[in-house]
Amino acid sequence: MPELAEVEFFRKRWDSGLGRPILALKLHARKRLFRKVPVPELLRLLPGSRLSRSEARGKQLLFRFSKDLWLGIHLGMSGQLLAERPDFNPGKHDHLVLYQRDRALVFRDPRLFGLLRFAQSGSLPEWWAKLPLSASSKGFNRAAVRSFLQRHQRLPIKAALLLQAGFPGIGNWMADEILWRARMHPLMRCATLDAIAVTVLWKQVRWVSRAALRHIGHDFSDPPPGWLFHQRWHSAGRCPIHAVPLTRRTVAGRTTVWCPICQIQQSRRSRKGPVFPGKG
DNA sequence: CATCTTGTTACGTT
DNA sequence: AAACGTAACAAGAT
Repeated sequence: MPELAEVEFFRKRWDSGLGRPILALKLHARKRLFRKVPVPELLRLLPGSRLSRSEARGKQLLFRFSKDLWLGIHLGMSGQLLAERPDFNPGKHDHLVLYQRDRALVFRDPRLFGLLRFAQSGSLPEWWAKLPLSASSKGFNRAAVRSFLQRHQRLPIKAALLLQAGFPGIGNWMADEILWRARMHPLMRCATLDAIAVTVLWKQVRWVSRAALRHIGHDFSDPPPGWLFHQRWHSAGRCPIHAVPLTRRTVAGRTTVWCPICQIQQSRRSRKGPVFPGKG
């Protein structure tokens, strides 16, 4: 489930426990989620520490605790964070539970594609410090997009949008939403984007990211009507502008949906017409 | 029962 | 060396 906006929503759920100590914890240590975690240290150090801060970069989460402790969480395909009652009894898919006096902070992941990390360090852990800033952030600038696309000239633009090193936080549905608004065919090679197209793409990445944060990231509500989002899940989906059936095909190994009228394949196309502004 | 999936990574090839 | 395509990971939904 989680892309940047869902990740942000889950981060805020755990923020209900900020400033409060961890009294106890329960975990399923043998699951592959813990393959990068020094489990004995986690069990020894975390109880008694206080949750002090949290941060997201793309789809990655970092929770800081007192005693220089850091917990990193990647939610994978099916992970989520919950705040439950303090007497919460973990189920089969609840792999990590942090108990506080007034709540239990739960990490749940049925499909086990997530990943946990843990470190004790006076500065940011090295596995966090090297992560790029979110596509919604100010640090995500046009020059970075341009050079990233230049390094992936032969890749279809849809595949490039899914690479977290270049577009941190963008996932499958957001990539389709961005390409639809930028009026770009998902199979366009990165090399064929000219300077104007790079700017258009960059702006739509930022706009879709930030708009998704305002809706999904705020209260998990769907984006407003008019988004491709509402059409892409069902086979009868239609372009919100042209009402024509959407094209549906696997690109870069993922289901990809686009409008055969908005998103034309040739690189030489008129840019006179207004690019869909994305307001609303 | 077969096929699908809002994600990443290991691995082999170009 | 870097970029690229594909299989693999696991389990639930359709």
